[in-house]
Amino acid sequence: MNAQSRATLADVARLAGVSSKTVSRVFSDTGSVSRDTRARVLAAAERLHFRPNTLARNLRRGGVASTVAFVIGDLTNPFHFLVAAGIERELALSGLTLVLATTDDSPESEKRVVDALLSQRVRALILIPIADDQSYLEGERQLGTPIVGVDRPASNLVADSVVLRNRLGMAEAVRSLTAIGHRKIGFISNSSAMYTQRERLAGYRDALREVGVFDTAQWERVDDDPTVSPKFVVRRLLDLPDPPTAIVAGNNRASAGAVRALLDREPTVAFIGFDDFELADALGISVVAYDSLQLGRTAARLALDQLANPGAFPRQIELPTRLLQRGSGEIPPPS
Amino acid sequence: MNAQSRATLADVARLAGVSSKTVSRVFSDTGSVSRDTRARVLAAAERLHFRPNTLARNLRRGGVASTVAFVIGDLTNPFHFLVAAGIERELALSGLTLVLATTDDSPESEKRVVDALLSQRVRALILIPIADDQSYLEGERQLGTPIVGVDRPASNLVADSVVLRNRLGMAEAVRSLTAIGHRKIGFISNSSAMYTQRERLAGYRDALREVGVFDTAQWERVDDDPTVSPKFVVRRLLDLPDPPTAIVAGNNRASAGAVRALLDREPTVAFIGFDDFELADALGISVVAYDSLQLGRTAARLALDQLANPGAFPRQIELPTRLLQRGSGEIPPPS
DNA sequence: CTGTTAGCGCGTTCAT
DNA sequence: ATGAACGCGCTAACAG
Repeated sequence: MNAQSRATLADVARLAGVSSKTVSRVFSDTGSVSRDTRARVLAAAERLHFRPNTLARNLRRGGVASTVAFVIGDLTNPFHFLVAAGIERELALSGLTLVLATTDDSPESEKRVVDALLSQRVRALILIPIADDQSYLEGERQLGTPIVGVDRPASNLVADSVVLRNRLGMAEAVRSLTAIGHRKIGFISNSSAMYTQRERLAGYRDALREVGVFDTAQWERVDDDPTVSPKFVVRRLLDLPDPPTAIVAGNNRASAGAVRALLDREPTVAFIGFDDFELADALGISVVAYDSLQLGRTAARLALDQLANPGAFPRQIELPTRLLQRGSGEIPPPS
Repeated sequence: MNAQSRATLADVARLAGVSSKTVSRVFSDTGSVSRDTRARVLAAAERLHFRPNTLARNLRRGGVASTVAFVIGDLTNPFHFLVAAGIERELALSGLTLVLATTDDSPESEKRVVDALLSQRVRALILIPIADDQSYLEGERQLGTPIVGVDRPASNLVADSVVLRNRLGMAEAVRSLTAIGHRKIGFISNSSAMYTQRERLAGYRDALREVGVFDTAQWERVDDDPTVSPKFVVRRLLDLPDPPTAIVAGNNRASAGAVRALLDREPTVAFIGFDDFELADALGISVVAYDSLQLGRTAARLALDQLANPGAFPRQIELPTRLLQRGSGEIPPPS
């Protein structure tokens, strides 16, 4: 009774006294089978613990798996994971499963990881581009595999993408600060997510330029050194002879660091983060929030659409952000 | 040039002027091929954008995919995704990829989701059991598929598992409170994760019993109603005529709720949460912490071990927790 | 409604 | 070092 092997269609067919094709019909719900034989087949299958082999089925049906791949740099980033959750939810509705792979934020491994996934014949590829060139995917795209960039568009590749309205979102946040009188506003960011940080920095500059502030370089701290804690960056900024009266953060890690630095002091410096986080509401921290889950769902939907409608023109979707004022962003500058 | 189809071994063989078996040898790194033919094969493969079909390969090699499944209730729970991250890291080392599926915390869908995964012939199944009976997996286990329960052991099934030292961890936290004089200690929890909450509740009672407190029911708030905010549960607890002087939380959601409630008041009530969270250090919140990533890694390792060593006796692993005192747990009772 | 034949793309077995 | 035949488990295309 131990180490028995798996039952196949043929085994079930033999036991039920029918042909294997009939068993196939029962399990793939295609063609018609009489009530009676169907029952016999199901009984035989039950007895043998038969489970159809999706691998073989997929091979026969065109050589593609019933999976969609999502490639990300780092799974421990909560943002990434919420996106994955969104993708999974949407895929489940279509009977597809999600396969997940990470690149450890290393551009070199991206191609390797993606290649392995494509060898598995995933139906579609969703990725947060980390390498700065995705042209290596052009061949695959022409073969009809939907490719979707999330959070940043793929480079050198015509593909679907879903990104946030980064520039507008940040501009809106900074405008809310200039509206209550702030002019000296710090921008901090520590991330290699070049695209999003560039966009948000641009939005920050947009808003300041609108009120006649052009020399913003002195307030910009775009450290890409992961060993430098954002907390200290903020502290140093506040310890300047002429410190900023408000600070905005470019992403969730910078936000967390800034909050750490600000919790140490009297709340006299205004602050707005990018990306909401647990307890931000309880702490009265204003943020530019967005729906990561939605980002994932949209990405999955784009992939599914492309699958249903091959050759459709790639779409670039921008998802809105919203400014959540909870106090920290409403502190006026000292008069 | 559009809609061309995928190259196969045979295509490459034809172009290179060799047999398909030779191409197979080149790509599976098995058998020997002369330098010269190897080069010709690789050149041909390159030209045709050939990518070996893992589906077909796996089918031939025993009908199992090179994936491991992880089944969880809800991907949006940060605890769950850190576990997933740990699994992925460990699998990647063995060239396996992670497929992820969720059950929406619904016991009924667990079997359905798991069945679909097993049909895909995943090499192993790692799950956070949500249904209260996993005996339906017995057949699969006997066929040699490693099954690993994470965070809670599978029920009615002899399988590997990795769980936390929940009871001890909570007892240690409560002991630190009784040590500084607390006797009236509230326990709050809102979760359907029955197993962990039961264990932690037991640990809480253990510690109180040690100091002669037996009637703890009045301080226990184990709400399983998701519509009741833990924040209000805590508030009501504190508004009792004879309120507790300290509170412990049974999981991360309860912790977050408790922190919300406590941030509103003067910090006179001691608090210790279960599960660390972002900014807990900056806020001075004491917690019972543990390594979710390690939980995942260990689960993956158990699965891989079972794969390498079929029929080995299932192991139950318990991972330690550690009490992080940051202030909130060190507040003494009012004298 | 049911069965037969063939073959998805690859690897195993056995030749040479 | 290389090739021919066969089969993994299943389904498409035809029968009947």
